[in-house]
Amino acid sequence: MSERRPGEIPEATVARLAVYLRVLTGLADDSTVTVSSEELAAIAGVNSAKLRKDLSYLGSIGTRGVGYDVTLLREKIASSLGLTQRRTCVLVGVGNLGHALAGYPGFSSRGFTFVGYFDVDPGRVGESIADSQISDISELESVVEANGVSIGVIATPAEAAQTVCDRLVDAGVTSILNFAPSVLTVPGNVDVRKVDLAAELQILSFHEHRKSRGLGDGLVESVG
Amino acid sequence: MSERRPGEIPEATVARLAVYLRVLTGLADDSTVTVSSEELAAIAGVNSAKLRKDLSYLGSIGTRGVGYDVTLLREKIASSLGLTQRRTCVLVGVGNLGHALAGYPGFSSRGFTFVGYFDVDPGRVGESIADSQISDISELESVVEANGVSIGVIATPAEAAQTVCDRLVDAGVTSILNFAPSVLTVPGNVDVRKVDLAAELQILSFHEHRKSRGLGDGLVESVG
DNA sequence: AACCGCTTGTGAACGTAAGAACAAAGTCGA
DNA sequence: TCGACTTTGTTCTTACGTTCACAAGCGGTT
Ligand SMILES: NC(=O)c1ccc[n+]([C@@H]2O[C@H](COP(=O)([O-])OP(=O)(O)OC[C@H]3O[C@@H](n4cnc5c(N)ncnc54)[C@H](O)[C@@H]3O)[C@@H](O)[C@H]2O)c1
Ligand SMILES: NC(=O)c1ccc[n+]([C@@H]2O[C@H](COP(=O)([O-])OP(=O)(O)OC[C@H]3O[C@@H](n4cnc5c(N)ncnc54)[C@H](O)[C@@H]3O)[C@@H](O)[C@H]2O)c1
Repeated sequence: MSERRPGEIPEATVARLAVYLRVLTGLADDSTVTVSSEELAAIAGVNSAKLRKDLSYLGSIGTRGVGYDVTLLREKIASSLGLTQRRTCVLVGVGNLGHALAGYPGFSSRGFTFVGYFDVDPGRVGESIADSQISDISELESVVEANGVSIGVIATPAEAAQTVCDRLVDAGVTSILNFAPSVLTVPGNVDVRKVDLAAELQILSFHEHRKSRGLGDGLVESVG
Repeated sequence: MSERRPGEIPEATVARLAVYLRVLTGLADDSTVTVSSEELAAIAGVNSAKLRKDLSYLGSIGTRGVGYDVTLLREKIASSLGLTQRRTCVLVGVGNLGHALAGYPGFSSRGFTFVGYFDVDPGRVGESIADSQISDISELESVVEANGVSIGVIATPAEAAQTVCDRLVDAGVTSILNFAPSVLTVPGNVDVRKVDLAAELQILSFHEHRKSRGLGDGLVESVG
């Protein structure tokens, strides 16, 4: 039934490809030449069958009886993720979190170039940040358009997030990473991913709750 | 076939409950008394059938013909997520990102109390942070044990993450939120959630790539 | 007290994802 | 050149998640 067009990679697989890529970079740094699905899966913390299936969407890359060529696999994954070209990004909202993001070298090393940092607070505009400085939000559109920016990162308070998002989208941004705890509405051609840290803690809280309830129901049952 | 024990809430649902809770808090602040699944779903950005099914795992909470009582629903969700008791947390690694996390008031307001901030850098130990100060990592175990800490947040470099994780687990922590780009190995009773920001950008990159390829394949096809 | 309109809760259909298992396809040594 | 051995790529099965569609249930109205 479920024929998948070649080149159509499942969403769950895409998320894992990023992990494999990071692991492979580590292996390449250790001068590892080939790696088996079993080894790679162990390091990446996934099932080896799942890993092989994930990689099979990229074509037949491995060598039976041997494994995968680390360099080749890395290139294949990078190319599937569209990382052969550097992507330009902007960051809007350079507060606590924005400063941490702006100072993080891991984005640049993985192919993302931040061409602008924007804030509405006049007290922050002009401040040096990374190898650049904070611009006034009014310059957002011109920078986005001049650089063909495709990814916008939002780290403003929740109240401002939708407005900022609308401006980014109008200026031509087609992917948004949102750190504000708010649901963004965008046109169909725009992708949004959210990072909701409080929700992460709440999910952990749920499991804590479940674990302690299980203890009460199961182990203390013997009291009756 | 797929009988689900009462009280067994699917993982995907748990993640959304946190979102509903946030939305409901906003509605409660606006003094909204009742809300229909349609309205709530629209605000939360999900399908209304999915929302109703999610809520149905918590029992029969709504009133047919009317909707859900905002206050009651909020309490039900909070209780399902184990948020009736405040949870104690520690943060390990107070660098760029750690500072942002420590200064964020949204965790406390949602029921999470940070009882310790730890770093290995002697230059940072003693520094004031939030309403507390940074402790030396050597004090980790005693603080965790004294406070019955259940959640540990790791914001150290990747190299240190597994070691820190092991120490947290040995001290009794059973949930970990990991910001370092590394795969953590833990015993079966410990839950780990990871936040991988570079991966988020790479996933967006994938979709950018796909969109531009689609443009080439589909719309420019008319050149032939 | 009977009806009507509205909204929930859920069964059934569909789609996506995970995992076990194994045939196919390669390497390497003799 | 052949055979033993290793590991991939894929098929099949089972589990999980989403969406549709509608009967059941409730409040308000006459
Ligand atoms: N700091 C954290 O660890 C953390 C954790 C979880 C979620 N968040 C969320 O991330 C977002 C940012 O958090 P933060 O701690 O950095 O907050 P912050 O208040 O320190 O920073 C917000 C920044 O956005 C700027 N800003 C406000 N409106 C703007 C606009 N319209 N255009 C451009 N800039 C604007 C402000 O001037 C400020 O500099 C918030 O939505 C917060 O809820 C932060
Ligand atoms: N800053 C970001 O925006 C960002 C984005 C994505 C991922 N990350 C990841 O989050 C982690 C932290 O990032 P950062 O930018 O804050 O780095 P950072 O170098 O600024 O901070 C790391 C802190 O951890 C401390 N540390 C090191 N080893 C430790 C140990 N064994 N025990 C306790 N503390 C220790 C260091 O002293 C330092 O203060 C890194 O793994 C990074 O890859 C950060």
